Amino acid sequence: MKAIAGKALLREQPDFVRAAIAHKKFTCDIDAILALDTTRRAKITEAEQARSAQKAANQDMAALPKGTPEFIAKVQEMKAIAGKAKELEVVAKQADDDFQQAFLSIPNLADPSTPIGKSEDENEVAATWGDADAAFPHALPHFDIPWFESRVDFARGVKVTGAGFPFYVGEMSRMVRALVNFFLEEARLSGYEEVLPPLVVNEASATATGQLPDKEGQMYVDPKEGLYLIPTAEVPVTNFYRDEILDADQLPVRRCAYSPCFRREAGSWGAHVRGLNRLHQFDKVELVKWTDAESSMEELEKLRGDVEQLLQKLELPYRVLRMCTGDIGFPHAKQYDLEVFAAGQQRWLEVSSCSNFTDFQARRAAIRYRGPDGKPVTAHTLNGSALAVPRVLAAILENNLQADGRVKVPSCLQHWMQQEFIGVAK
RNA sequence: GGAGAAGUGGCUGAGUGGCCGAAAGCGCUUCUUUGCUAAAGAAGUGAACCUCAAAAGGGUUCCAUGGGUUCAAAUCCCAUCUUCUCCGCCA
Repeated sequence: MKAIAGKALLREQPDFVRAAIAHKKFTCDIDAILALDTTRRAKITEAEQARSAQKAANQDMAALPKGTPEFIAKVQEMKAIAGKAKELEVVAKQADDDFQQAFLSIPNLADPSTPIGKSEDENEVAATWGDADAAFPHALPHFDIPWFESRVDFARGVKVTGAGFPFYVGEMSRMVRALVNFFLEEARLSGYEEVLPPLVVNEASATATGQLPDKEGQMYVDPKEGLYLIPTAEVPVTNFYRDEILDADQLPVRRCAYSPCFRREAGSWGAHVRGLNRLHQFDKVELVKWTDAESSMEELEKLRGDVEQLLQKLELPYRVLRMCTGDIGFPHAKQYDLEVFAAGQQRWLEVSSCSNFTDFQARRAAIRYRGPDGKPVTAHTLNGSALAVPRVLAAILENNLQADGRVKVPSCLQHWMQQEFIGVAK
């Protein structure tokens, strides 16, 4: 079923595409796009024939001695031919642009292994780890811990920048750094090569990974330079190989990257997003993979396993959701969300999303590899958070709160923290 | 930020209006030959799109990007981007 993709799939199996899209939460008019494709092809053929005729006439032209009567007569004739060809080319270009733009509005199709469903209520729990029902006798919502605001200073963040840009102070700043180090080191040991990406990207990059044209409202923009603050390291890291053809034997490529992430999250502020639950700027380590067209689903499972390892070492109870067709994103074919249990808030907090985009991003980004016959084949891209710092930190604070009011530092972070507890004893 | 120079295929590098998708060399692939990984010879070797049931074949486009001049542009003009040199500034 996956043998054909992109334009060919649309042309040859429009009903299949239509049905597949109906399961996702996006709509697009397949018939209109097919009509644009038909027009586009007809116009291109017309224009190419005109140009071909012009080139043939041009050959004769080139053979004539300049300035002769024949030459001058020929110039007049050629003017008409060239004008006609140019006109047809303008039409063809327009038809092609119209189609390409419409084509970008088609979401990626869900993989058959993605459960069909309309909303988040139909996501499946693929796995759970740890005991969320265990007694956490001392747990509090992290924002209610008495010393919390002295170590994550929201008020000063508001003064200096605005809501959602806290200062992490002292040992909390070190906790962030410890988590980032832990995540990066684990990723390295799992075979991901570390990169430190640019934190701003251009329009082409944001388009390739799917942030544009849809979600520009979610990014901070510098309109003067046409640059965007990255909402995730996925954007610069995936674009690393944009417009390139890779060797098949270098796949899969696995990369990890730490970066701050900037999200405007316009309109989504309120009572449910207190404390570290949702911020405009946060730290995250991202895993990105480029694979061939055959092994991406297998690599997604490995990716998910790599992320699960982190939560297990942190000893945080979590669950893995297999997101249903109605809840996965526009560019996604398959997606797992990993949620940790925050015992103080008695809530599951999403700390990672592991996704297979199949060839969706790679097609936009023109990331390819040489197939067995030497021809370029569109690659597959995947990514997953490993992990988003603030919510992991929130869960650690809540779940590890001790009777004396301090928080126990997970043993896997000891190496970087060099202390067993943080916070102030009662 | 100011002043200059330059951007050609995987790389080096010819090409200043039509015979140039583009010489040559390198690299790569296949074949031939010599008793080893080396050398020599032969052929081949970019991408996108259109056409075609598919393959073959045919066609169009692409010489940083976008416009323009012209019957005709890698070649002329304009803008932008990038790189290099010098100056300024700065971690």
